[in-house]
Amino acid sequence: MAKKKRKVKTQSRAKAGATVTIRDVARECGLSATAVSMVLNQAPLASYIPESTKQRIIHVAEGLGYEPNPFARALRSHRSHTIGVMVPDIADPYCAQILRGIENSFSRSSYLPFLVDIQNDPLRFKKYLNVLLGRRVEGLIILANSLSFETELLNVLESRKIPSVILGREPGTSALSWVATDHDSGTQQALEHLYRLGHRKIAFIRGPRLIVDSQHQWAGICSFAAAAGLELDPRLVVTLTDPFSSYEGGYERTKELLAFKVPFTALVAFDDMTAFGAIRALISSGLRVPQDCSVMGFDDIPAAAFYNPALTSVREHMETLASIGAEILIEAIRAHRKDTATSPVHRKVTPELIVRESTAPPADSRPEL
Amino acid sequence: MAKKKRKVKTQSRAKAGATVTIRDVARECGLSATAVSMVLNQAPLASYIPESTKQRIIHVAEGLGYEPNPFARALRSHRSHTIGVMVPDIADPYCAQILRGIENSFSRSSYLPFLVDIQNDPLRFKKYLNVLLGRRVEGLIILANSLSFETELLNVLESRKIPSVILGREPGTSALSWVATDHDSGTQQALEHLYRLGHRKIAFIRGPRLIVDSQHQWAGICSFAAAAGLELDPRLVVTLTDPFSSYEGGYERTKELLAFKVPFTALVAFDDMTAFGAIRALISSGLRVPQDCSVMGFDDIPAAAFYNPALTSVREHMETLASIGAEILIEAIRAHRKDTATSPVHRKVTPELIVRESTAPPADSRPEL
DNA sequence: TCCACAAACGGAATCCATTTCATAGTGGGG
DNA sequence: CCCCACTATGAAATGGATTCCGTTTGTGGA
Repeated sequence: MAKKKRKVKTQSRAKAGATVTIRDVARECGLSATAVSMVLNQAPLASYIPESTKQRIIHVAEGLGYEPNPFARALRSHRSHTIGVMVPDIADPYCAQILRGIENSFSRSSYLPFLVDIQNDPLRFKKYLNVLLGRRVEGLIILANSLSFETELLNVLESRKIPSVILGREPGTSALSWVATDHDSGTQQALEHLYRLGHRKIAFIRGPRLIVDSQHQWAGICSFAAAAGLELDPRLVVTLTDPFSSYEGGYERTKELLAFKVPFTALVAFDDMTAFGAIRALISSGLRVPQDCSVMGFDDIPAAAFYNPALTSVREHMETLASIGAEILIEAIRAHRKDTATSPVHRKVTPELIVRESTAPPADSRPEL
Repeated sequence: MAKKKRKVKTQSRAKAGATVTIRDVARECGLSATAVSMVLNQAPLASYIPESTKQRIIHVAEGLGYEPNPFARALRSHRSHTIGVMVPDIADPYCAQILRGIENSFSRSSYLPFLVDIQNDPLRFKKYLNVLLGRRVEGLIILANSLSFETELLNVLESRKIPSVILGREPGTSALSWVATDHDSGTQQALEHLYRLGHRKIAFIRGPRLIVDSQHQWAGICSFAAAAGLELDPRLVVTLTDPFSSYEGGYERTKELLAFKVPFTALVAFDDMTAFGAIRALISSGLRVPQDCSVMGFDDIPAAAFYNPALTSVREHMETLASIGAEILIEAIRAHRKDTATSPVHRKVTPELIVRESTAPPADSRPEL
């Protein structure tokens, strides 16, 4: 009789073409939903269920094309299997690489990220933070760049106790976890490269003051200069103002530098876009890169490799950054679920110098050996 | 008495610090969960509820910080308020712009997209399609480029009857909706620009044969040439082979063109990256762009604007593409929920010629007026 | 006075998987 | 022979909102 009933139900299901539930699987197996659930989720109790039964369940589930309803699951288990990823600007190549890293890290686990593009707008940040929390994400990865959401961000995240990681920047005072590039090291490598090529008169385009990075970078420059006995001519140091137009900024500042008539054989730009602008200015003034002036960028955005000339730059290992961040987040989520108190984790990733064509020994000197 | 009870319950809730449910709101209002649900969702039946009551409910809900549990909601209503977006390569600037368009379109509606990066890998496509369907997305936006997931894609999507839109490319035989750039028009505009500048000897780097676009482009070129009486010298036409290294390809092909010694005053590249490669080859052969040879790209990727020289290109309006796609999808989802049969929608968006510095009249002629 | 009908709500089923608690059988040690 | 520790499973509660059917109350018309 049980058999007959099962048959009937199965048929009616099939005819409806409707979704197959865990109960359908259970019925087809002649077992309870409990057993099916436990086996399919490899719950601890499933160890008591004989292998043959397990196989049968799995087989039937596949046969019926059973796909657990994520909402029912989330509702009961309080796990959304979802995380939130916030990026300041999706069009920024800087972001794109990180996203790839995140994707790859989470594709193995069962999490799927909700990606939101803040578009460098603090209002959107606030709005989407609420959207993501409303969607019950289990954790948050926040990609930082120039923006200063600092205080607000810190408060909301900390008070709500959402596991989260900041990527790319150290958020000042915060008690949150973060992973960032070790800009000091990058700067050191860059300067050392130019120094070894024989450059002594080096111009600098500093980043906008608002951006924390640019301060780190400058500190790194100063400390290397002091250690190596390199003299920094203040007339060869200019500063970007607008954080959102580094290409134009690089062009303008370089024109200014040239107008000063203080000679220099190399130029260190705040980032690759600035370097592109600088190269453009140099060339339009009749100078050749790198023969007359070497140019050095930072970030190694994809365009750097195929620029004309190909740009020497310092590569931040975004994907590494991202995977470390992902790991930290997963761990934080785990701890959070077990109600374990955890202290924030901080990591720095060392960048790598990529030498291309925009740097060469200065025309009037031989490189040291 | 009812009053007392309410008070007690409220307190106990508050102490628990737990999530506040619709029943808490109902209790606090002295109403049923039904009423609260209807008002908060602006359900049709809510029209029978007096304005004052509605306001009270809304007020109480806000006061308690009530946030509906999306899983309970989705479970009952069979609506996930979620869509899936698949992009072939998130690092591709082409994609980034579309994403922004999608974001903006959906930020007003209550949908939140799951974004997945296919990384140009058919296996990932299949995998993530299943992941997204497993997450019960209500619709799918698929950004196409070179890949040929054609058959498989078509089958799965059609058979499962998931509302979906293909963006960027017309998927051959399919009965699915799509929105694409009108490449014919773009090609026409580009050629007309060069023709009007006075160019008659024009070289072409065609795209890889596999890519559908490149065929459209070539067809557009031929038809314009025929109409304008422009002669196409077959010795000035080369073809890319590898679809994944257009920069290198552009460089190589251009070197070949130069080696033929057949003179030309302008070069039309398949896309911007190819154009970058071509420019590099021209310059390294001692030619100046645009004085000795004009170069024309397609796509107007962001780098085109700050390349050296800034590249004349044809801009596809990605954001427009995306918002049209989003609209179509939302409509399709609505129809799907009401079980209305709908026929696929197809749209073409006209691109725009962006004249920059890489094109100029040929040295030996005057432009027509 | 009674009824029909609209307005204003409420009860309970439902969605589906997870989880807690319970039960029944079985083999082994004391 | 009894009790315990497993083994193998099931029933029912749970999670939180939605939705299908009502039920109650008030009002105007016959």
